[in-house]
Amino acid sequence: MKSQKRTTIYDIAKKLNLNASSVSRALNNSSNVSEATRELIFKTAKELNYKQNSLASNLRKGHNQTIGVVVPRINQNFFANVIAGIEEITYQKGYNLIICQSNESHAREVKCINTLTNQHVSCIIISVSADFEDDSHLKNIKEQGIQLIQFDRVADQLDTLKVLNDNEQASMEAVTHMIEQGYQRIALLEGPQNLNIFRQRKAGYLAALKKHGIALIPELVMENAWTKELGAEATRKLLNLPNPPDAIFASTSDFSALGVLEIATKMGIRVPEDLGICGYSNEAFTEITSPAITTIDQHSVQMGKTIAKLYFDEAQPNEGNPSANTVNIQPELIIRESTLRKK
Amino acid sequence: MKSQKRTTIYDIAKKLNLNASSVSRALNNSSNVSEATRELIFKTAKELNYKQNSLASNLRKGHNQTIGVVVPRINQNFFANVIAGIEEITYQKGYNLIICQSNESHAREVKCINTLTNQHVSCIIISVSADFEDDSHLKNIKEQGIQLIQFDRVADQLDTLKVLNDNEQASMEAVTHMIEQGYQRIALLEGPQNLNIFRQRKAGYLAALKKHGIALIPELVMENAWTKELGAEATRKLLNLPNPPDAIFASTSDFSALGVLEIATKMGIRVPEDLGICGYSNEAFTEITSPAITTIDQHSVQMGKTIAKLYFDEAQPNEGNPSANTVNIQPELIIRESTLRKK
DNA sequence: CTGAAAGCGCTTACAG
DNA sequence: CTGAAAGCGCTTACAG
Repeated sequence: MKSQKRTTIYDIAKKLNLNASSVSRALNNSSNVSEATRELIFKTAKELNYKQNSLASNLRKGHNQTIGVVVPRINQNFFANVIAGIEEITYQKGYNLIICQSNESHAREVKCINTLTNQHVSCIIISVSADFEDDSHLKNIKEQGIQLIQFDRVADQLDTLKVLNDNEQASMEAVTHMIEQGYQRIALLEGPQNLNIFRQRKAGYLAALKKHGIALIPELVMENAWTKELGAEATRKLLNLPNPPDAIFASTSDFSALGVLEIATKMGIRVPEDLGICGYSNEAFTEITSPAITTIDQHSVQMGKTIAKLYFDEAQPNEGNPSANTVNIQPELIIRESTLRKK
Repeated sequence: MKSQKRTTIYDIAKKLNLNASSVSRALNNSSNVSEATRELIFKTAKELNYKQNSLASNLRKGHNQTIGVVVPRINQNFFANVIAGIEEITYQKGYNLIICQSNESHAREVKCINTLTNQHVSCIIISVSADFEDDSHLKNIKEQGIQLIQFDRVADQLDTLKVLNDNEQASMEAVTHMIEQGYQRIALLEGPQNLNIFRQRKAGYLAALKKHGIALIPELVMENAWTKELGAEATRKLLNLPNPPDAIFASTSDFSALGVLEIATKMGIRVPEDLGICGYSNEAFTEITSPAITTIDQHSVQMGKTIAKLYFDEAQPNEGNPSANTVNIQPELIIRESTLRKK
């Protein structure tokens, strides 16, 4: 934790009997330096193992080539992939990424935002925590000259750039697919309704039912079933109903879908014959369960790239969209055995 | 990408007819400020929406509460978990994390290191890329006053703090377990031998054979089988040998173990009766394949925490260890059906 | 307890 | 093409 004297442009200047400004110009490849001195300066810089101090440089230039990212968890497939996508682009641009995890806690999210605004990052990219209630911590970010981009889980009311999956469309497709496979009583495992994504997925479910003239059966909608354990618990209740469902749309995640599959298997219920199952996110394991689970791919790496490109003005928000500051990433329904009743 | 005028301590000072130094002292909770002015300053700071400029503060203080992390890929379970663990600790300490991914490319890794040294981070945490050959880019980091901590995949020769899994011990346990289950011809899928971790895993395999007086059969050792596809390919070759193995230790990853399982299933070979399989890493899916796969848990989140604690002097390198700058994280053999031949 | 000044390491108009 | 000076926004000895 100790620090040490490092060579500065003054050290180079002194050694060459030059002024620091010339050294700076040379190292920044400004035009106003003679070839001879430029070479000398580079040579000496190398000799003295000079490294620019970005802190000083950024302070002077009045900007900070750094972007902050706040996610609920780094080690969750979806977020890890989005971050990887963002990094891919920002790296090319010479920008750095500061990563914070809110651990699904709003209080901690507020602190993360504070750290990042203190750092004077040029952009904050955020997906809000599960206990999201209030967007006031995001409100004066822009006034500080910091760009704000929300993705996936967003504060709807806030007028910022947003990159979203079309959750409603994807859910509608998934449920429609199940209806077309002949499932009649499709249950929904829903997530916390304070999060836009879970509201949208529910909306897609309702829209699909409506479109096909199927009445909603309230007892088939299970609240807060967004982990494997909660998914399993909800499933047990559902399958013990006098009139149980013949399919379950685990709109919260593939993990809850896995909970569904495990309970069904345990109870000797055949999938997909007696029970159809659809998850959400296309986690790696959905491909290798037996049967393999139908799910929705969110194109998360691409999503990350789009977010970063948006910042660098290399992607544009949707034109003609009701909310013109939004980019919709089209998710993809991945049909597998767990919903394929008709061969 | 535009920036805007932000309030500084001078704005606060001017408004209160104070000197900037008093404002700075107050905001930093230094003792030498009267309660009255302190309160005034905090109130005004809030009114003017003041945010400290960490760039200036760090430049002046001569340090940077930032730690850089370089990993091959962010969106790989093991690394995502290690990063999550690191972040957990650094967050508590008020440090920021700058994340870079080398994408398994040495050239890009060198660039990442340069960015981080320019940033004057106080510590660099790295796991080297797959095409690691040369550690010269890591050599003069310390001389710049930057702490260097290597983990998992490390440059052996370099005298730095290291946090490692005891790959050799874990592999030896795994192979020993297979031998005790009655497997006689145990094949090894090995990874690139320029990486320490794969050399160690192989060493563990060899040690276990030796300990039990089993001769090494060279044709059962398959090089470079470190993806699902390569694992599958190697398995096909192995199982088509005149004298095929009765077990396969996929020391490279659970993904290659999955490749093994898929080929075995396809060829109608029973696991674990005719073929034992052991993977490495305890990926989530190993629990839900059928049969579930025996594997090794690397305690990756804990590993991340240990790395960060090491930096903050809250963890100590092993005493009495041949290399006293190393912390060994004890991995854990997770025994599941895929190797349980004796019930 | 408060102020005035110097300096962290750079960049950038302004002269010449 | 090169130099001298000012300033980015802070912090911190040094006075008083």
